[in-house]
Amino acid sequence: MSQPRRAEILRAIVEDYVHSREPVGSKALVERHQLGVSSATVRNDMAALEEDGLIVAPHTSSGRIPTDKGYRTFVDQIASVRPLSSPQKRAIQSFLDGADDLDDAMERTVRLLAQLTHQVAVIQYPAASGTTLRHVELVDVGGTSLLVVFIPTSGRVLQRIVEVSRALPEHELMELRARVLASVVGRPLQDVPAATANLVQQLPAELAEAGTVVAEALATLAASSEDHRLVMAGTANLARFSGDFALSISPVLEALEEQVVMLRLLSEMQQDARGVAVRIGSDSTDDPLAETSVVATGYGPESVSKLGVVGPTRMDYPSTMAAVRAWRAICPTRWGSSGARRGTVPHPR
Amino acid sequence: MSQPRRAEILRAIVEDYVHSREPVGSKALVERHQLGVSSATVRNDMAALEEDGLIVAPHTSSGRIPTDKGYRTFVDQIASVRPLSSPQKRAIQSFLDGADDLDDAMERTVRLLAQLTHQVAVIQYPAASGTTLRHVELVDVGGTSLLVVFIPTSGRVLQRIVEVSRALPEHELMELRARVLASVVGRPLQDVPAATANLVQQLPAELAEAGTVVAEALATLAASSEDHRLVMAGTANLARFSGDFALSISPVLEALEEQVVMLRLLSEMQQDARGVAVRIGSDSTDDPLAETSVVATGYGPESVSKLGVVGPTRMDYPSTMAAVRAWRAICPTRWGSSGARRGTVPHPR
DNA sequence: TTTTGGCACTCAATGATTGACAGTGCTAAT
DNA sequence: ATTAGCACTGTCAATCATTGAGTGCCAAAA
Repeated sequence: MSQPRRAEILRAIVEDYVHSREPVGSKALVERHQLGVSSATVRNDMAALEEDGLIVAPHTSSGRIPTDKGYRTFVDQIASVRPLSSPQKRAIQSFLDGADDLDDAMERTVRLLAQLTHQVAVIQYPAASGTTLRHVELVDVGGTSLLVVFIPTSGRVLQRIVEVSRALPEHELMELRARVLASVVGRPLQDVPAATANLVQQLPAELAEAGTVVAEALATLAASSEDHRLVMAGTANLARFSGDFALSISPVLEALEEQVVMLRLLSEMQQDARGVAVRIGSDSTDDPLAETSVVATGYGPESVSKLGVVGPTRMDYPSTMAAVRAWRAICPTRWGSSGARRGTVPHPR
Repeated sequence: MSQPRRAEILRAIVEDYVHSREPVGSKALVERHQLGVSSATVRNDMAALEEDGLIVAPHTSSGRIPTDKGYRTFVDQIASVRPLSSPQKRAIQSFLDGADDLDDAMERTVRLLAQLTHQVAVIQYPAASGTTLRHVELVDVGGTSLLVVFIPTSGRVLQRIVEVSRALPEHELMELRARVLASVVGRPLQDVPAATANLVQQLPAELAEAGTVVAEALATLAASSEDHRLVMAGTANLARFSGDFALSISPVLEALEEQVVMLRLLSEMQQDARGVAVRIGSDSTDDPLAETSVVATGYGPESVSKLGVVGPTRMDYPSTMAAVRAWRAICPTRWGSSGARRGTVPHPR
């Protein structure tokens, strides 16, 4: 019983099942693919594959469907991921070029990926790791309120209003601003709390209180800019599947909205040599994503930020992987940590 | 044939149908409600209600279900909306107090509303109308790139990177900043383009180019801060309904993601004396939201910003309306145009 | 004029029965 | 190791009778 043929049969089963959504039997298999053997031989091999836990028969006398383990080995078999065609790439690029801020770019990315894969697409905001603080602005917004604007290189501007007990005159505010700028600008985000704590030590008495409040705000902002958020699109695509298969979409939608679950899952995924990570189903039955697969990849510096698609375990892995993989190159370099570089490529409009 | 009794019967039919999800017959009605008449009388009245187009029978011999028009008159009959209990209100308030920026507040609001109504909740970012420009900041981010930070009173900070042909020395940048601030701060957003255009006229030669670019950016930002975006939550609740009724959730999800559709719909809804607007179904069959109802209300200054819930036409209108209505009072006053007011209520932590 | 009881009728839902069919496992022959 | 053949098994769709909730209508009662 030759091993290569078994692999070939597994491949054929997965492909047919993904396409037809119906259990595939030995006869149909030999008709649709030119394996040079008879259906009886295929049956023997199928029995062996079932023995190995790669496929199962829903009931005694019906075709087989792949198990999660079956999909897994199928995916691992795929040697090379066929890249997207280059007109396709160009179309994507030009659509993405239309974006005019980070939010917009994220939105467009995720929508396009969803449309391309006919699946739910998710993308994480560019990670803060490796990000530095580009600028801080203190703005008097009347009375004893100060607006602290926090501008990291990642492009995700945050702001927060704080209260001081005494209104600061203009020159004191400028003084505080200058000192804050000097001590934190250019620092990696994780150093911000330490730097501001240090700053507070050296402040003159009249700035002490305001400085403390501002330092506190900056520390909080630095922490909260680390909390990566998800943007998603294409949830409607989930509904398209729920009809024929028993993929109950409600828990999936909940998990997606919850974000925390997805974020942890994305961060745990290890991408392989082909540049994509694939998670197929789940062993635990109570997992809301038990019947789904996730195809993801990293982007940005060190590939720490993630993007990917979520779909039923029965999905078209090769094309989904190709689509996701294509994004590694074209993704948000422009709005990420290299936002300032934008001018290096003159951009006529 | 008394009119009040007919109304009573319609009410009973709607309530039972919403509760049981099954067509309701004359016999069941007289059993569950104490209308002082026999089932035969109820049958006569039902025939009349059907004549008026308020209810229909799915097939010849089965109970009746309300039509959109039926729901409409049912909703119009509800005189007073029972307010939420005050512990409930307090719980909401305290949960919302935990938010620490506008995004977070929106997120929490919409999640809570979704949970409360068991429906999809949507909320629009505070509208810009009536909003003024609180501050503008110009930041040199290296080379010929300038970061323009745009801070309206609505709390939704925007930023954008622009290119100038020549790097500006520090003092020129400060000069430009001062001039920009003087000419636009405190202006209503819609005046910003005019104000900046005016400013550009009066700039000295060395600031002319940078000034033009910045003015352009400010105009764009002012425009894009008008584009209200939607936040939503509870999409999983949609799936709960799709099972029993033929509400295909896919087009609904699409419409929700599209945002544009929802935004127009929300802005067109007119709220009545009770403070809520209710849209029930739709006449056109190709409308993706044909089988859904929207209960919405305005919040913020002049109630121009909207929030609401989307659900199947067969929903529990009284309680949904109560929940939505409750939000008028407790909604984002804190992060909206009155963000600066935060300190007026001391806020120990 | 309105309400009620009664009766015939309708139609969806249920369940049992049946035949066709697609597919398997096994065995014996190649 | 492969193949042909055959008995066996469970699903699916169609058919049919039965049930029961519900209606419409009519004539009698209030």
